[in-house]
Amino acid sequence: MRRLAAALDTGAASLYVYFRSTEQLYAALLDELIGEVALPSLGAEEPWRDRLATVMTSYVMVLFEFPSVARLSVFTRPSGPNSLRLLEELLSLLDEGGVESGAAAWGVDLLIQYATSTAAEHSTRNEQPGTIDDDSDVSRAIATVSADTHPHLSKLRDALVAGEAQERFRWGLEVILTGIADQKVARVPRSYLSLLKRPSG
Amino acid sequence: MRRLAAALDTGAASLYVYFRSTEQLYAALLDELIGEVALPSLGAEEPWRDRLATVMTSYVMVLFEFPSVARLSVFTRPSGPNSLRLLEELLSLLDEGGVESGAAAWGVDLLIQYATSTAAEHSTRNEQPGTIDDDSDVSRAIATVSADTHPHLSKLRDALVAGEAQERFRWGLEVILTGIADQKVARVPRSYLSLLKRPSG
DNA sequence: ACCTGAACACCGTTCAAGT
DNA sequence: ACCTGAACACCGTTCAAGT
Repeated sequence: MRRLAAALDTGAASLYVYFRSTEQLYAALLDELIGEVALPSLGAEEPWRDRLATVMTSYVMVLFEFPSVARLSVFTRPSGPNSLRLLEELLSLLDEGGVESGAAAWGVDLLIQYATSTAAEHSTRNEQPGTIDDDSDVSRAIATVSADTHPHLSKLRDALVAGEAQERFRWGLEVILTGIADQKVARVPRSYLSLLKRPSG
Repeated sequence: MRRLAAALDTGAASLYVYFRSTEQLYAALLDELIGEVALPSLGAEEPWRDRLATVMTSYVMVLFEFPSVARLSVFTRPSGPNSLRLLEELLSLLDEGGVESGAAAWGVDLLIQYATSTAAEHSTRNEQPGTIDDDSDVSRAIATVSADTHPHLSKLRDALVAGEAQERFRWGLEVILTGIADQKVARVPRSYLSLLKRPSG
């Protein structure tokens, strides 16, 4: 807030004339950034899945450029005009892919959550200087695990940390799209719902 | 930091004897919380998917109790003993479900990311008093959208905001499990990977 | 060796006072 | 009416000084 104000040659208090809080300022920034996301569906030659992947990838890349916005995007659902345009685009692509409308409605939410949390997670890794390198921490922990106590973890030692971030993002995207396209998951058996009831207190 | 120190009847500086930074303290707290997650696989009567759902649901619920830890869990991959036990458990359940080992290795990461970002997102909604109510913001934005400019969004108006948080979480879990179990997505066509290359600068 | 009071360098937000 | 300097109430972290 203070740094931004300084960059604009004014005091921090002046920003409160235009935004009620830091959170709202970031929400506005986020929507502005989403305006930069590539929406390639007009020149529609590639299959819908590829175009959807392009949109999602572009979203993550745009957030990468502004780590502080990326970090807050996990907590703030944007509702500005550019965000609505992105939602419309994703729904249109899922529709083109023959995804049932109920699954598409809940699916876009899942897709946005996936892109957003991916961007947030990686934003910390790169930019924050004092940050612990989680990756190497986790790798080390997995490497030293015993086959007796953790047989699966030990067996999949290498597979767990294999692949580039990009490749894994794309893989997760395929997982989600495959799941969304699957009709069976559109309904959840009633009996499972009770599992998620929050305990009082 | 200062509040925690006060609660322990000491100065904030004393905490730095045990933890190098706030982030490390939270990482330790997170692993401790993960120790509270229910791992029901020993009494194995229910199908593996249901038991996996129980573990995931328990994870989210445990994080709900400590919103500040939940908020940081998106950025910190825990590598403590309890986290490794949770990973082992999830891998064991996926194995029991016949999921190919490569898919399971990447799948657990996706599952943790899903649980974590869900907990983080909802943690802000409930606890932070000054926070904007995103849900109603988004609902209002969607409600006022024009059918001309946003046909899909307009058509799916109700479906987009339908359902309880619990139901949607469970649905997303089914989506991910279905996708992971699907063999086709285990390999990503090489050509798509170039899409995710980060631009220099 | 282990702990900590006090200081340092920051935050976001408010509000009375200025133009 | 619109803007802002200064103050308020916080942070995390460091380090010299204490036991």
